Amino acid sequence: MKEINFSRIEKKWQKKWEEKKIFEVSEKSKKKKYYVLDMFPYPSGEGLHMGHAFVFSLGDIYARFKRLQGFNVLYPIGYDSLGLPAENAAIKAGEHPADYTKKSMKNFMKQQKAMGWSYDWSRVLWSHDPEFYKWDQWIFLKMLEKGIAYRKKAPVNFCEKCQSVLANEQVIDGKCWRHEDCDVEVKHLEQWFLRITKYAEDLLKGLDKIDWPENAKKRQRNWIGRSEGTEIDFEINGEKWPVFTTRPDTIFGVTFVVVSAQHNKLIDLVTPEREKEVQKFLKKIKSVSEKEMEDMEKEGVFTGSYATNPINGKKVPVYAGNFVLAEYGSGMVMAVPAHDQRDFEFAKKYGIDIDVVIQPIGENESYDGKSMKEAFVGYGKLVNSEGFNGLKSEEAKGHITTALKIKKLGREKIQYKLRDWLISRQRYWGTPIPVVYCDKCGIIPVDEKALPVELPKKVKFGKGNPLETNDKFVNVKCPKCSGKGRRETDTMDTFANSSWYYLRYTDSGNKKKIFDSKNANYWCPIDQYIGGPEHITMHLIYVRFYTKFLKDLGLIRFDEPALKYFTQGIVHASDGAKMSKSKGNVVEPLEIIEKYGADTLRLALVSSASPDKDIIWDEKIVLGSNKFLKKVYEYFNNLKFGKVDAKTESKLNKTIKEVTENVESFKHNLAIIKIRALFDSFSDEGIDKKTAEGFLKILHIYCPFITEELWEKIGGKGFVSLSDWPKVDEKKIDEKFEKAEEAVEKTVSDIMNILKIVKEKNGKEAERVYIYVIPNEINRYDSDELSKRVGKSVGVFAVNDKAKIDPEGKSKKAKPGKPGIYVE
RNA sequence: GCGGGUAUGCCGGAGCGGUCAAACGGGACGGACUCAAGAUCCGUUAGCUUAGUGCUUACAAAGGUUCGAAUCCUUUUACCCGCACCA
Repeated sequence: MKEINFSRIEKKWQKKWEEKKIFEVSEKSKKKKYYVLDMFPYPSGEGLHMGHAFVFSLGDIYARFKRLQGFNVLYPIGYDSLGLPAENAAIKAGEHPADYTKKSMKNFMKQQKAMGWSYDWSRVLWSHDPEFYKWDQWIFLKMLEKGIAYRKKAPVNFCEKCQSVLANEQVIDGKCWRHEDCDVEVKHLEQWFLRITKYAEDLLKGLDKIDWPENAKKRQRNWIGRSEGTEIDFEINGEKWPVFTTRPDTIFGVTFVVVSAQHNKLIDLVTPEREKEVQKFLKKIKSVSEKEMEDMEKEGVFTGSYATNPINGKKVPVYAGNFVLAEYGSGMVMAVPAHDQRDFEFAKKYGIDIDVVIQPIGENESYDGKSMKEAFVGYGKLVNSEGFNGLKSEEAKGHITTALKIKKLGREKIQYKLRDWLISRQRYWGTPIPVVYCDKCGIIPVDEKALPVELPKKVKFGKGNPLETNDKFVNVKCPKCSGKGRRETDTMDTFANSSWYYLRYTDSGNKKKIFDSKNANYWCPIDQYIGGPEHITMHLIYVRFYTKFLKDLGLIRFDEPALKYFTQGIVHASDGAKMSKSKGNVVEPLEIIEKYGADTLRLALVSSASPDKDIIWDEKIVLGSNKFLKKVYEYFNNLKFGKVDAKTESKLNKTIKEVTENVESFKHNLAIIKIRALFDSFSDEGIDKKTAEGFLKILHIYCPFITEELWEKIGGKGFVSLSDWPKVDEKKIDEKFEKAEEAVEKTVSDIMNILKIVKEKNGKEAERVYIYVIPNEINRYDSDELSKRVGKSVGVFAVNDKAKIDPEGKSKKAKPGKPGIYVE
């Protein structure tokens, strides 16, 4: 077989598509819209990796599919070019992030075109463009106005390597999400936050109306972490201190109260005589990282104060403890050692009373605080709880809450695990936060008209935030009083950009507005979003939050960004580990393209397994795809149109039907098997034009280059890229052809079996084969084909053929669908 | 600790109550073609048995539901992933 010059074909069609701008779309189309989106990539200097090749191919396949189905498909691309990774990479390369990013993007574009992805390049955007991040700043100002953005001092996660604070979502196992070897430290700093918690309930409820994988929804629900409980006021030194509990039924068992060691009002609780002890304890805690904290034993120190239990007036000691989160609930808990394992351990350690107030129902055993080995955390019957004795836990919760409500010392409360989003980063390569600090006026937002606050190019990289090294940037007039002001030098978390970029695509050139609502409402929400599992609790929470906020602003009509979401698997290296440069196991898409062609790579990536599963890269997976495409090319290249035959028509229609369903549900592995089977059934005598076109169309979504080339070759009109998805003609699907085919297969295997047995018996091979077929099935069996399959000369006779050769009368064994066989 | 997932033949991987010794690809083996190699084509690839048949053992392990299980349920084991002192 002649080598096929894939590279020539690819370049040719890349150029044609680009020249004719065939993937550019407009809102004016009469077709129904469809918005397909892959998450926009961070343009790393290393170019595309296999994971990119995989996800974006999935997006492109789907976009092409919908386009052929007659939708007005928006399939845009952009670059998440702002952010820490770019800054760090640039510093390492000794370049300015702006230059570095520009180069990286160029490289990315080249490779993306090489992959054949059908983007509307006219809408391309990059987040380091001031015309883009201007709107980041604009949204921020709106959030400030609405009280969604705010500043507070809080214990925050700090990564030494990033030299910056991190969001809660960016801390993984106590480590920085970018630096697996860097423990995150807890620091107390004043920072900017976005009040995502205000949308906690909406974020939870919205999940019910979107078509996302159940797993993704569960993880988000888990992350939002709604729990219903009671907020109870404990009085300490004449002041009310609320605590949150999901177990108000255990309130009579409270023997102490613990306030978080990170609580900002902790000092108010400490009595003078305990101050030294408490300070010692705090110092000890401070020196441990968050990671170590997790493995640490529960520890605490008595503050010297006592809290009054509102239900019975009992006074209990107040401790400061390392196991209470300052950021959850009120940063303080009521401790019931008999019925909570952490409280139990703490009480044991410090010799605090353990009062049992719940006894299990239906068990002989009853608990006693002194002899307990661990806390009884289950539900049961109340004891030692005054008027509530005998109630079941479930009932008692309500009754006790009501009793507290009457005293105005308690109330029902819904608590979420979700924290407000910390967006300040002490780094250069991000969207500047548009505020100015003025000694007189305080925190003053930059005027909308003065946006964007541009990142100055001249900064010095080194220790600390590079932005502070540019005096012109830092020292500005106060927008309010025109006095001396100091500009905020923190920049925004990179996830701010990705939280609304999908909207900008709908009107990317707009210089006056963030986007035209008409355009956004036309294209959005995204019909099919595609991305990795790692984004479920970061980007996908944030983008939903921004969408809800922008809806509240009245800019858009919908409150969920993506109706459908597909999570693709991760591409692992051949050693099973993640592909990474340091491990030296990276395979670059470009290498494979050069060797086998882009179509081969695209086909291979989605046919090796179901795309929602992780795949282990192995060059072998490319081999089969490559062979197949060569055969296809060869076949069509030499194709002379033949006649339509009912069998092929049936097969074609059936294949189209099945492939359509498979593509719709991202089961490309199965779709491709069917496409291959269809091809295998094509006769050497050629196929008719309609069949040829149908085949090329369905293959096209996977292999756009070669199919364009062959489309042209067989005289197709225009581009296949802009043709139409073949319609299924159910009437043409006839199962009898399948049955006939199966019968032939069975006959072949029967013959092979007999040949084998005969060889074993006689010690030598038979030379000829005769089969005897029921007369009306005679057309199913072709002598030449059978001979080829079996590797022997096969004679085909009808059972009633007088001239048949049948020395052993085997023709009598023939049945419908099962010919008699004789070998000699 | 909580939550999610996965376990299939030499390998990757379909299958999700009967039509399953199990799609498809890769590998291996045998054959055709060739002077030869490659490519291509055909076949074989659990075991025994048999002129195209039948049987046995099989889908991590053990139980169960069912007329019937790779497929459903329970328990166990192993691996992967997410969350994690959330009161």
